[in-house]
Amino acid sequence: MESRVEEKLNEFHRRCKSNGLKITPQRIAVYKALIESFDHPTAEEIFKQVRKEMSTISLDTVNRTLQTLIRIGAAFQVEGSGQPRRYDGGLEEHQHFRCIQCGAVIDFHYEPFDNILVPEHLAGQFTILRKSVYFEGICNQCAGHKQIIN
Amino acid sequence: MESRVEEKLNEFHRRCKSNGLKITPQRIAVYKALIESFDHPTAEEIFKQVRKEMSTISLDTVNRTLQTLIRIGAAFQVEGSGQPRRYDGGLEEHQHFRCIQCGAVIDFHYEPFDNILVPEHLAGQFTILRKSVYFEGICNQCAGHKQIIN
DNA sequence: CTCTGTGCAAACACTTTGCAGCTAA
DNA sequence: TTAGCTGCAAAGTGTTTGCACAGAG
Repeated sequence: MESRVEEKLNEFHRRCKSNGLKITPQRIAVYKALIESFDHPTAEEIFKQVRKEMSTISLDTVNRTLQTLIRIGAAFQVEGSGQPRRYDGGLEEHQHFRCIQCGAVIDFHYEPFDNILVPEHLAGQFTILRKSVYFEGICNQCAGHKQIIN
Repeated sequence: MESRVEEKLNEFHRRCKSNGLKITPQRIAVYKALIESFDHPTAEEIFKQVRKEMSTISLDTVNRTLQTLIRIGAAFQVEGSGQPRRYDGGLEEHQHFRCIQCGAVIDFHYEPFDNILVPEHLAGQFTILRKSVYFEGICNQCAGHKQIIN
């Protein structure tokens, strides 16, 4: 339980080294705050958390560190958050693919995704208004000639 | 093909009336631009589009109109867009539920969702880096206060 | 010692708000 | 006529950038 975090921190240490990044107290603190938070914090929330222990840290550093963590694969960004709002005329049943490079959201439709079942244990906890399958990746325009099939 | 838009506009007309909203040229123009756009435009993109025909419209009106459309159910907001960025330490395989009222993102895990298949026709079009099931709704904390009626 | 990382402040992007005049009903 | 809508401008929130100093390696 406690060792889980230890383990993660060690892995993080290795990951920084292999990416040529320095291990700074700020980076460790931000990473620790992130993996210890039970929900999905904003930069502001992490900033407040870290500042309890390290009163001199700045919000910019938190923002920059989070970007760095994403770049080395130590953190992820929750789907679509932090992008300008995008709208949907609701013409047809469909799902969304978002290009993480240009930000475009492109529809696709795959019938089996139209009726996703809500797991029973969630039905009691939340009022679910919308269920969707959401893919992220690189669109062909951005990919240029490179084509990677996953 | 052309009548599809006509039909939608009529329905929109009805929907405005039944919600006690006035039918203004701006509203029609914004709605039309939205349903005619093939991807998922931002307010700015709709603004540019509408301005070609109606040079006096303001970006605020577009923003406000889009909110109105959402309120009466004539448009939707693409999952999670327009929220401050949220981060994820990537500890375990999981899916996300987002409360549209307080913005919290809460994890849940339902094994059948762990390995969603990418439909074949997409594999050629995009490089898919992330596949997820995403639910939106009202969390229990927020449910106490208000209830959204559609 | 060197060069990356940090803190600060200013700039930037997107959205929201207050207000006065305009217009659909 | 009049409540609701629009355009404008200013303010608010979240993120990014430029720079000089500090600290990890």
